[in-house]
Amino acid sequence: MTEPALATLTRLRTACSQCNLRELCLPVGLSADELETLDNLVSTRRKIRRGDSLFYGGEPFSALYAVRYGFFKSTLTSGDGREQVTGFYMAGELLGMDGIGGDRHTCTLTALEDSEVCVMPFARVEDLSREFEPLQRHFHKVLSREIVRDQGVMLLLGSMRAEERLAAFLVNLSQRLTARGFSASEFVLRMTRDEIGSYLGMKLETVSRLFSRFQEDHLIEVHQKHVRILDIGGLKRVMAQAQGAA
Amino acid sequence: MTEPALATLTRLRTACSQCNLRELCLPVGLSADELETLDNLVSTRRKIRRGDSLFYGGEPFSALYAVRYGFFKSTLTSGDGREQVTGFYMAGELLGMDGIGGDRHTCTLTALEDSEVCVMPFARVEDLSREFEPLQRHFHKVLSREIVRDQGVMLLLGSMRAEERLAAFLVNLSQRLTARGFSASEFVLRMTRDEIGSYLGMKLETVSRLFSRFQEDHLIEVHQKHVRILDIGGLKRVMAQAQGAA
DNA sequence: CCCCGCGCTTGACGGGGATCAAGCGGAAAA
DNA sequence: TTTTCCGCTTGATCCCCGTCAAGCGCGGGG
Repeated sequence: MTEPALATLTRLRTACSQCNLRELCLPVGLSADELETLDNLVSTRRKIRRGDSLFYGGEPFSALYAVRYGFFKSTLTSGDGREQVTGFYMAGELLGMDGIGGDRHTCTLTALEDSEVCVMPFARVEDLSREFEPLQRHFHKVLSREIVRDQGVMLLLGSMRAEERLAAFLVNLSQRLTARGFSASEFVLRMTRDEIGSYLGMKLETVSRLFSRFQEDHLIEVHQKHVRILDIGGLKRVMAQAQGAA
Repeated sequence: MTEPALATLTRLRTACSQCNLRELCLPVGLSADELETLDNLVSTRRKIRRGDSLFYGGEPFSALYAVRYGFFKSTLTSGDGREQVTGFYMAGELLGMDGIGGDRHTCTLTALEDSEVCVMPFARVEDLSREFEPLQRHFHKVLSREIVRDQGVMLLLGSMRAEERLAAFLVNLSQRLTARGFSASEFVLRMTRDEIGSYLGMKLETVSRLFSRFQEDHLIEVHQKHVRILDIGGLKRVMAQAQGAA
């Protein structure tokens, strides 16, 4: 079966099977053959400039998004205007799953640097999931992992002290960057102290003070947004210092 | 097509279409016809005595569970032995979704009173989801709502003060009990102060003190595990008293 | 029936982190 | 290049809630 040349180009340009993120993104674990089935999962790509939002809380839900490059934060706004950062997302991670349950997005996704996402219309995700068992299985895993991730943050917020939380945050960031081929020990924070603080349930001054203390303790070197991890083992020790362990 | 009488009995006994929770549970929103398709979703039922666990963190994952009656808590244990209550579950709510992503459960589910669950082998859930679009759609919604719920708890833990958190907890409990036909204003807590405190990121003494203060303020009457809500509007006001609202 | 123990309440005190405040410095714009 | 502003750092102080401690009361078992 043939298709117009332009359509072929478009399909190939957005094809999962050609994407260098296929080891991280939705198709992870699928064979090359299976991968081709996904090649019409992505309808288009969309660029979002730093500071702009991919979607806002309250907007109708229609698609999931995979980060191709860039960096996002998700924020939740409570009835009384409080804002909480609920997550940070980088290449290969999936956005928008909060919207499935109520047909509207509950959180706002904002780019912290110029970014690009693959747009996957949700109806298409569900259609393909029904036809193609490996995709269904994998999609369920991705949803479940988001639940587990959120529960991990609950553990962090509910039972750890500020310095433990920040250490855990740095270790997690380092691990995710490593998985993407970046340096595990040196990186540039894309978010402000205020955003880190919101995510970790503390004030920006506390974040700043703790960065300084970690530096004094030779765990990290920090200069504004540049962070170098000097002693990852030390950070892990800080993060596990359950003093009031139940 | 006929089936042995015993099989018919078993099927009917565990049939979603006959269950008085069908308005709350997985089948919500399905028509009577559609419901019958689900009647072989549930393989068996399982009773769990107060204090016993349905599954433990680390155990292999094989099935999802729907609470038929009773009350559960889910707990997460971190590497260093800290324990955090990540949720409370009552009739009609789904358990075990944390296990899908890694083929093992990450949290432990413990009955806080004698309880019964419907066992839904996950392979069967996925098979039926592929054949039956309304189930697929609904199952995705349930997963997504769990994500949204968890993010709500993150907001609570990350940006609210202790009294706001406890008020939010009481309002939420009241609403869920109302949806199940129980009194909105009078109920018996199934969990201890310690468990409430763990869930809300505070110590049991703080929970106790706040209960006492709410009582002084004529918001509730509390006597051990018996709680009567006197002023739900007042509780909602406490919960929204964003003083440090960003 | 009484006793025992667990879970709850309440008080006193201290500390971790919030709040208020001032000044710095780097990045982006002119 | 200079200017400007936002984000970061650091200090001083305060207070919410954790910690430690003591005692109560209900429910279960002997």
